[in-house]
Amino acid sequence: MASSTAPPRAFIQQQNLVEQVADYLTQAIIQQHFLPGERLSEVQLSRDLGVSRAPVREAARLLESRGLLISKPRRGFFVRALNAVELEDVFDLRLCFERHAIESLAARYTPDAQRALKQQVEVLCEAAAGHDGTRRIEEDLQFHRLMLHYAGNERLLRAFDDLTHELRLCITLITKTHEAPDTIATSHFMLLDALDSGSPGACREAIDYHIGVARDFVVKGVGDTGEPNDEDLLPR
Amino acid sequence: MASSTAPPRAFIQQQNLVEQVADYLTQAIIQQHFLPGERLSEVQLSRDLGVSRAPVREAARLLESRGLLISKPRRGFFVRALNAVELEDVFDLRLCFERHAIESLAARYTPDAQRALKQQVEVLCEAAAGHDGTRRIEEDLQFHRLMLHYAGNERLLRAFDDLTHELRLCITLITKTHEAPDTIATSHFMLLDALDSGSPGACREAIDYHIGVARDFVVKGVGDTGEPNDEDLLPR
DNA sequence: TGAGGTAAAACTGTCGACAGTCGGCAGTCG
DNA sequence: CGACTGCCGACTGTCGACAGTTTTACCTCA
Repeated sequence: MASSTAPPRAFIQQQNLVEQVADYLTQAIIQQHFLPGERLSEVQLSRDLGVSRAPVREAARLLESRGLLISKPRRGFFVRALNAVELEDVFDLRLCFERHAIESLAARYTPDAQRALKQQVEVLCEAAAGHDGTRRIEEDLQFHRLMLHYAGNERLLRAFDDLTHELRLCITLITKTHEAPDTIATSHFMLLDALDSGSPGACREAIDYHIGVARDFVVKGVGDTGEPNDEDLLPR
Repeated sequence: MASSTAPPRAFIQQQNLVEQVADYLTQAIIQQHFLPGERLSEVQLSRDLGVSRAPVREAARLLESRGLLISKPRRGFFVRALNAVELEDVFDLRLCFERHAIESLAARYTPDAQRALKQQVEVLCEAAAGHDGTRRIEEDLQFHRLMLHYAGNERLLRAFDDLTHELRLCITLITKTHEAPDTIATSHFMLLDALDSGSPGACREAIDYHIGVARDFVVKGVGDTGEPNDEDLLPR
């Protein structure tokens, strides 16, 4: 196999309109430009974005599969509104994922993974010191994403990514609560310590505590603000 | 409210074309009408089904989100081909789900759930005695679906349903292997016994054994037939 | 003033069509 | 004889349009 010239595959491939619209919608929803429960008009969106309705529809279906939108037949797409129960389920599933991941990771904890996770915690601490709440959340999620990555199950990582999309639905609730930078650092270093110890029990205890704290923060936020909590459940 | 003529709403509501096409494609893929790796032509599908390309495209995107198809830009949709590693990941994730579910279920095991699960095992045993391999698989999956249902996390159940769609990709591998009806019955009664005992440790042990057996069956099947195992990974 | 019914407006579901792009094939050159 | 290049067909990505349905606004009547 001749290596010859190995052009670094400059994949400057133009994104699909569908992906562009999906990205736009995702950001707009996360930044609360569209409020939970709000209806999205296909025609208005296509007018605003200067595209036809086909890419908008396909992008909306993509976001529906990610749990950011729900579609009602003949009614259109609505921004997903998580009630308290659904939010509990999301955190319970996150606990499910991360318990499994940290256990797998502990059994195959390479210096590479250790280095990457430690570095990400430092990045996170730096972000926590600043005032950009959104960036703090993203760096936090990135740490957990790294954990799942090094756990070695690509399918698990994909499921986790889907779940975080839903988590971002109530991201404003989290960004509002200003957790102390010390607390964040400690909470994550505990995970690293547990991984270093290699003890499954310690890992599970650490991740249970970690997710529990995060859940309490968000659930408390929902309770304070009074969640949308509409009656309509998932269509399927 | 004039009842007057009652006949309207005879046939509930006609499914969307998108859903119909999605169901058709799902069945066609599961029944190996379309082989793994095969390319699906939008125009040909729309001709065959007598619909336009828009519903076909949206249905294909739906199946892509379920892991049954993968799309390559400017190339179209291809039937997902699971290689050995991806299959291992699927079973590992299934173990992740079911460990969590059985633990939750053990903590809230109602007579209602007990009755439903026991009845489903009987249905499964009946199916196992027959020669319809597909039905046996479906009843088996239905048992596990019930377990997750009574575990009380709707979001977890949805994630599991997504996963089973991928599992059905290699359903022929499972239907080929004729597990003895006794083995199937024993394997499931072990789960019921563990739940009855209420011990988390027993539950975990039982589910680990159960999923391990299923995985070995499928992985062996892949090894025997020589899986597609192409080089192209997930596009994203 | 409020309730009920009707008509218009807006929207979704679906369709056919056009342009740009990709893969394959033939022709050409070394 | 093998490799490269240009062309051709087929297909995807995207668009505008039409039909049926839902929502809304208005108008009438008690």
